[in-house]
Amino acid sequence: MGELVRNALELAQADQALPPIPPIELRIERPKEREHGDYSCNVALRLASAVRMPPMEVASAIAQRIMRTEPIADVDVARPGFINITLDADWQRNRLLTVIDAGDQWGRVDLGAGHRVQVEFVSANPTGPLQVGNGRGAVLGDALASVLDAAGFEVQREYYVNDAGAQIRLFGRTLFARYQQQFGREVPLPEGGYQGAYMVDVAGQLKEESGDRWLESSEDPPAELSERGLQLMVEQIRGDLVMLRVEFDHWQRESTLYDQGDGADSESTYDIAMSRLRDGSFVIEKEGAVWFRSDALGEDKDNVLIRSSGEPTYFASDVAYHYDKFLTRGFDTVIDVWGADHQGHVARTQAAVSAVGGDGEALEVLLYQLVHLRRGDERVRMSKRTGEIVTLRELIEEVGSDAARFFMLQRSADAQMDFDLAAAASADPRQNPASYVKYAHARCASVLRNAGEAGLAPSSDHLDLLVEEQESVLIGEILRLPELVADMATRREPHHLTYYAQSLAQAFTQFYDAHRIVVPDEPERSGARLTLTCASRAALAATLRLIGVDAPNEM
RNA sequence: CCCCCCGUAGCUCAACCGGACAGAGCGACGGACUUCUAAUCCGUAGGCUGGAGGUUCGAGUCCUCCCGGGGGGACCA
Repeated sequence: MGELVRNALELAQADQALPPIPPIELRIERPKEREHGDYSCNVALRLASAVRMPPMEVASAIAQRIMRTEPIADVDVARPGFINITLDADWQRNRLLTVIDAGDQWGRVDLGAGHRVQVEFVSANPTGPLQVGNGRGAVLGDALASVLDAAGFEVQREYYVNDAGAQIRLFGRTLFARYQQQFGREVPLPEGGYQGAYMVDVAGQLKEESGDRWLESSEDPPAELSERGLQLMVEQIRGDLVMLRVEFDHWQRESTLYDQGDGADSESTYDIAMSRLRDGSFVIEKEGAVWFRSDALGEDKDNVLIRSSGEPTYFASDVAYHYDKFLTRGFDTVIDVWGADHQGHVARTQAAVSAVGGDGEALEVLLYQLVHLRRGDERVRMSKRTGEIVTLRELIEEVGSDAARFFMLQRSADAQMDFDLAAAASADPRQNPASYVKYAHARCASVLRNAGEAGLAPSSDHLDLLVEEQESVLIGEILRLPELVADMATRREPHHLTYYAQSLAQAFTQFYDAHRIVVPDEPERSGARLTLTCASRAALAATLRLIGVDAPNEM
């Protein structure tokens, strides 16, 4: 589409209808008003002052030269200077067959061209169960990955398991104490240890599995106990995420960054990354610690890599980890999905990527804001003390994974959100948009079943009978999914999916409400409308698949 | 003190990286069921887009300042 306008623009210059102008970025939009055509372009308005001509004249000079080939039925110029393009109705109707063919894969585009993208998300410390907020990151990351995949990128979903460092040692020591308590010993929890009851459960599980195996250990904590406890926590986290229909391609353990490898002189990823920083003169020693010279890369202050105790910071691990992502594993783009409370780490991590020899701009960080829970008008305080909802699992148990995903995805990442448990828990489509969309899909399926029983089937022979207002609106909605996918992938904004889903479902429901689809006396019209129903179902299924919500055939 | 995000209908939020008349859902009010699923649809009311300037053909969107809410600014993660 943009190509056509660009050609027309160049042609206009060649014809000397327009003076020579520098290249300009062309943007094609879908106008809000249907009277403005299927696509519109504002290039004439933006060019007008540069070429010193009235916008309307510029617009018509270009519009006249747009090729009236296949999909384009009409080009006209509107008021201030917009060029509006209308697609051929027959061409659009025939596209429905492509949609039906694609099924729930409808919407795929080849924007990514096999570009390798990693989306790393959740990555919560395995020292406790996932919280509600982690759910937002999970849904956001997963939907973004799905969108990128649909847009033709080669996507990997990764969870980074922080299984090294002080927090994990504390986890092990807490677990050891709980374990000993299982045998009736009076052992206090370590200072600042994990208070949660889940630690008691894990300890109980260890006792069941291995008996008193570590009871007399002189290690604190026993390495095996710690490791096994960690495995159990990771399994629990994985289970919570499966409930939310989020599955990862790869679980990357932090500790492997420190593995030396087999060869005598082989180095760990961490060692290599640190040498890279040293070689590039990005480190400085002061106050007994080793610092990353962020100021050399435009940051306002330096950051500690290795504490005076000799222990690497979390940031040092992150440097090694991102070295691994870019330089070892060779991703073209890495998208980290972080909570807004990590916002301060973005610039330094990007600087570190550049410092170890990668491209800092290829690391994108998607920050999402906090989630507040609400039940109707009442605010739900997420605290253990009040016994209210805290964990992701509790949330899913109350509202179900479909509503959880749909609601979490409804807001753009950089807006804080209120999650209304009452609305999400309702199966009533009037309260719950997720149900409304699912219901539309179920209704498509139901209509198609009834048609079969009435001896009617979808047919493409008389698609030209699809002339009603509701029919062309619906066709337009169905056909715009691929562009939406491309747009969401480019902007890293999967939340548009939920709005599209609702307007698509609404367009189908309005069509269904206004016209009978199955009319035995009119097999030709029925055939055409059933084709439209089939395509609607495919588009709904494709959208729900991207959101990660079930598309039921009956409700 | 500095940095980041947000402020849009009574409520929760959209608005395609400057476009055409700022849109949905819920809530409120009023209509439509001899049904292919009324779990739906239609209509009405509701807005100085926090405030003040600026940039330009054109601003919810960009710039400056102010107000308000949230999050950061550690040899914590």
